[in-house]
Amino acid sequence: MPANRRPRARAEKRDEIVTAARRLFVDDGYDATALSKIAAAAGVTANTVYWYFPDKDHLLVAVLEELLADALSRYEPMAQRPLADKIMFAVQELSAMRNLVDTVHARRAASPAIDQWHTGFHEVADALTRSELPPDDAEPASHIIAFVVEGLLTHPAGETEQREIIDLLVDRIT
Amino acid sequence: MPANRRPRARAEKRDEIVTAARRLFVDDGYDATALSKIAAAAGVTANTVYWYFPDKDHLLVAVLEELLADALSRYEPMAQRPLADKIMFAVQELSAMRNLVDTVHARRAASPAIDQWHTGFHEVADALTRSELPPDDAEPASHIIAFVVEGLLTHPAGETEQREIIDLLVDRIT
DNA sequence: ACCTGAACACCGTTCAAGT
DNA sequence: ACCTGAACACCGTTCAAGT
Repeated sequence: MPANRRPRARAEKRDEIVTAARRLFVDDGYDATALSKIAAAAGVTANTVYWYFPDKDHLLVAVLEELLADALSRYEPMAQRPLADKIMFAVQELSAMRNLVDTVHARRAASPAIDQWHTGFHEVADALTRSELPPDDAEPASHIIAFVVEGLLTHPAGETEQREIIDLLVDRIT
Repeated sequence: MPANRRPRARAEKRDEIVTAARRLFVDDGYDATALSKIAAAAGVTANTVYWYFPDKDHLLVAVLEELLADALSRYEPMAQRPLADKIMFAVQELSAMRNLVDTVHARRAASPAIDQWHTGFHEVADALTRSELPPDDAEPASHIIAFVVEGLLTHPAGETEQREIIDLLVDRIT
């Protein structure tokens, strides 16, 4: 029996696991989601997950990649809007990751895979803001924007308060 | 035998546990520190800790209170310096909490005690910055400062890069 | 009041065994 | 190649028992 008889089936099963993990991670958070729950939701046993992912952290990375890709795919219409709208959009779009931001930071030291995703994420974020910033301050300014976006994700505020913060930030920083 | 024969001894034992927990939490992080390690460092068994604290989260709160009190006690000489110096000082002083910032955010949903400490912390931080800010923007501006401080704690940068970010922030926001 | 040994329920992960 | 049942080492927490 050949090794790769149904490569399609493997990808599909993997997707089912990622989809289940995504829903549970986003809704309940990483720590509160036991691998056995994810496995049950995907119709397998807990240890089967290890045939598709080396560990729970790599499964989180797969989920983060999906979430980020989804957010970016919806970003295009924003390309022409002012920076404040882009940041507002980013905060709303990334709010699905809200429960996971702290987990990513917390597990960075323990998991090279998560550390790597985190670095890549900030590179993408940096690239998106930097082009809109005065070249002289682009470096520190882009960091400030990233910190505020993360802060707004971690400390959910009302819509108007959020706008106030972003408007002030963009007004002063650009 | 009276119930409170040696109230002093109880406080001392409690302190030993907090001191051990503080060192381990700061050095290794909350998740990586098993209660049994703390207990061993304090010369007791793991379950004995539960006679002094209702759970691991409350022990973390006790540690956070110590760290914050220490930082504030060193803050006085800063009172007359410019805002940028104060923020720089805050980041350096709170860097002992670096490993715990994400834990506090992550466990806020699960632990009312941690949530409460977190709220109090931001009230203190807000009060310290707000007086230095133009009253019109004080609310959003103080949030931006808090977000940048947290961002610098979570994403350690070089000393000069850090200064660049803080200087730009203070220059623009005040 | 204070502390312990033993147990409980749960976790991520490993492994030998099946197909 | 893919999946499982059973086990492992570990965790926070509880509890009956000692002093």
